[in-house]
Amino acid sequence: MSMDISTVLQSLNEKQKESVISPSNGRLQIVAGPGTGKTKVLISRVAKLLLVDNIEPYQLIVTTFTKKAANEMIERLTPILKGTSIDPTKILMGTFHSICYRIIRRYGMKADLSNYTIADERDSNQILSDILKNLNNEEIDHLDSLDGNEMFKTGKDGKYHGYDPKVFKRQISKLKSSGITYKKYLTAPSSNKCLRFIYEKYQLQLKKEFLLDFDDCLLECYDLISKYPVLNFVQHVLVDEFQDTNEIQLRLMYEFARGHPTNPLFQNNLTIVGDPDQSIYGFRDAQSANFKKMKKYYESKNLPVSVITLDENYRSTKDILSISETIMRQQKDRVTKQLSSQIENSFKPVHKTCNSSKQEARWIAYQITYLTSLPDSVVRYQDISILVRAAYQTRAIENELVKCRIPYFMIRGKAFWDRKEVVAMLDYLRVIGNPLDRIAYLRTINFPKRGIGEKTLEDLAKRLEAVDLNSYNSHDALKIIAEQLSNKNQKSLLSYLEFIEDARIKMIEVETMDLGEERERLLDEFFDFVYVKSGLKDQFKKEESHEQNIMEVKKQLLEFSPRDEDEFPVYLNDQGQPSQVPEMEEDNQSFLSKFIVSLGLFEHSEDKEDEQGSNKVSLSTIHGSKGLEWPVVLIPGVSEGLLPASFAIKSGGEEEIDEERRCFYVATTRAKTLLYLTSCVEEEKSWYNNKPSSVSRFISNLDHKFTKTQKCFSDWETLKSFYCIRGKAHPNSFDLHIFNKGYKEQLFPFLTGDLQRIETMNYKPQDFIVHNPEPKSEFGFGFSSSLSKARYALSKDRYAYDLGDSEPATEEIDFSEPKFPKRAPMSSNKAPGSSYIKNLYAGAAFKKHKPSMAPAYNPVKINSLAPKGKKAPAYIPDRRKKA
DNA sequence: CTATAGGTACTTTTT
DNA sequence: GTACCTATAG
Repeated sequence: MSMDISTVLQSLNEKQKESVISPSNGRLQIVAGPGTGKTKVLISRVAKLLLVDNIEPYQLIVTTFTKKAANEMIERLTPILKGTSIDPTKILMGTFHSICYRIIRRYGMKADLSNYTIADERDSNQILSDILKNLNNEEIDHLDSLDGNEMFKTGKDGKYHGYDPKVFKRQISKLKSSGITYKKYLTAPSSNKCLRFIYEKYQLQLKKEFLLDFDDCLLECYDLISKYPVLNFVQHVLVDEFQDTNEIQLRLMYEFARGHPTNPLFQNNLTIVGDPDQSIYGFRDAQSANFKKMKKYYESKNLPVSVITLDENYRSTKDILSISETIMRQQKDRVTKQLSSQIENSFKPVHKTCNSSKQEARWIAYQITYLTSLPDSVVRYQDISILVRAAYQTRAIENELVKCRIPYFMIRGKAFWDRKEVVAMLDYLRVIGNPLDRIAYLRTINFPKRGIGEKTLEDLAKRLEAVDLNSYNSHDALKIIAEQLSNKNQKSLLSYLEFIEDARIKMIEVETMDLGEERERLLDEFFDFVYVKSGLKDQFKKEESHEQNIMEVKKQLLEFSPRDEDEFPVYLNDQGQPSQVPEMEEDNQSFLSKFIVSLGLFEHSEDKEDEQGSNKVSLSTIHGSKGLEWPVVLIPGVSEGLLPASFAIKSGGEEEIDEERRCFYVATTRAKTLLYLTSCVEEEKSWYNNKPSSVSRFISNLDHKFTKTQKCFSDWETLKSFYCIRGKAHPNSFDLHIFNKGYKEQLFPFLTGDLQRIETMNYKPQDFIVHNPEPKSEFGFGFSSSLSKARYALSKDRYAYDLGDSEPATEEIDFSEPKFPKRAPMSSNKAPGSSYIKNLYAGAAFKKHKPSMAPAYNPVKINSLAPKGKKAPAYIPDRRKKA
């Protein structure tokens, strides 16, 4: 029995309803502020197009900002479409990048793009670096003589002859985002000659390697579909997060929506959804001006565009909304929009000023522990999120969460795919899956070390470079080249190549099998074969976390099932029938290559344990939190230099500051009920400079809108209203006063591992370790979840716990630097203690396989118990992006 | 020619 | 507190 469309409409307010039922033949802009039911409207609209307008799913294109959003949409459409024969997975849905790549795979031969794969960030950075490195003297002189080369100079000579590959990358990306190909740029009169020179070189090199970078996916696809009507079956296009589209995406959207030439009813039918106030991807060349541009574009063709603004907020309380709106109203020329909260009860947001990021972290951990200790799990870990402006801020936070044994996970912590062991394994899979992949060959030939040195590798690279990949693949070429090497090198290289061939044979075996257990077993076997025979296992087995990460890659590979591109819709001929001669590419890409590409487009499955329901605190950059919401949101670093970021202040531009403001707005509007902000005001000491800082300009005049402590826990009545808003009956025999007192005096110091403090209070650690899982506590109820977790952790190995940086709890809790003896100072980076953070990253953030425990436990143990003189782990990569 | 130890410089957000 | 570069030992 399918859900009737009227059932869907029933749950919508007037504006939402109007958006959903707006005719399919037309152009609609929905301006949806935070919490106004944007996703719901989008999904209902898709349902309406399918059910009422009888548009076939494959005739719809829906672009989302992330893969996750696409998945969510299918998930929510499925029950609505149940009982009908409509299959929502047939919708052309995904990010612009993935949709474009699919089109290129299917119709690539039309633009001579067969066999192309994606160059990930590392590939394109390497190509650009190599170009600069390999410039000959003549070329260097040429570049140095050009006007406008200053912006690309680093100021120092060096490998890249004084030029910065990153700046070139950024500028090239900028050109591509506005739809300017290198050919166009070559002839553009105002172009920067220096950029022009490198842009061309870069593009030719990509072509030589059969690679498309991220921007090329869009650019080439645009080129393809504007020349050939391969999408003329499309009847309606929906674009989510429209404020984050750039110029090329806007033009792609026009092309997507062009429709069939002989049926005007199916032309230029569009629904876009977005919110200019939440435009935070300007650095990626997103332009919220696209709202106006789109209007102008169609109205100039006499095609009206209607606009509906949703302004009833169902997410946040009045106070949170009021703060957010106040922040946004500071922005000049903001298109005013008045959001109104639909929620009655409200608590003032908290603002705390701290002296260091460590204190901020400590304060945050305290708040979390307090909230999750309230009776009846009125706040669970999964209800809480910590949002930061810059990814590196999570370090201090993670450190503290780990100490307090608060389970957490990183949203879109893509760092996993950047780790050395993971990347190495993927490079092997690339080589095996694609004999053309010169870059991956060169990266794996001497990793792990096979005695082929830098000079030899360089030589190999040069010789390979000279090979035309159209006639020889890299593998055969290397075989020939090997003959000319010295005896030792030749032996190494040939045995490496032999290994690749063996692996390839195993892979072919897997690919020819039908799906099933046997295939999975073979694939598993194949993976282990590659891991062992490549020598990677010897390299990584020493470190447990490395091995675990490799196993995670294996898990992802085993779970991976490629999209069946044979089902990609066939375009229509002039009679409106499916084209009889489908000039489509055969799907000849290997299983492994498909897997690698899917990772490049961020289409890998999210870890189930990290999904909702796993009861962990979310830790995310503000950018990563877009579209999500939590009952409790904590935002550290609301200081000058962080929010707004220092680079935005330095730039002096108003638009830069405005983007920071919108960023802050996005962050605060993620909160449903409780919002906590902290600022750092003293010198932020770092290992390379001191940043003086003050409260962010965005809130410096808003003291009256904040409180210093969370007032809803100060008296029984407000606490009751908190329980009410959380949809929980308030607990009966619960003494808030004793709880607060007891919490301050005992629970928190205990949880933070302050054993000394507990002992001075006449408790011994053992007193807390009880065999009865839910003992009666003197506070009238069990501190169930957090206390028993801590207990469990402690009972396992209590002396492994790091006593170093904990602090005394007093009546007035002091979050300043610890007064207890600190860990011995670390004189060299070989001291066992210095790997603390390393272990934290290797262990805590990604140790998904030790679920029941707060993540830090292992790492801490490793440190304290590691035998003296044992080396710190050889390499645990930074979670930061590579240059 | 290769591997390693010891120096120096650097942290914005991401498909 | 990591990535990248350079000097020196193998």
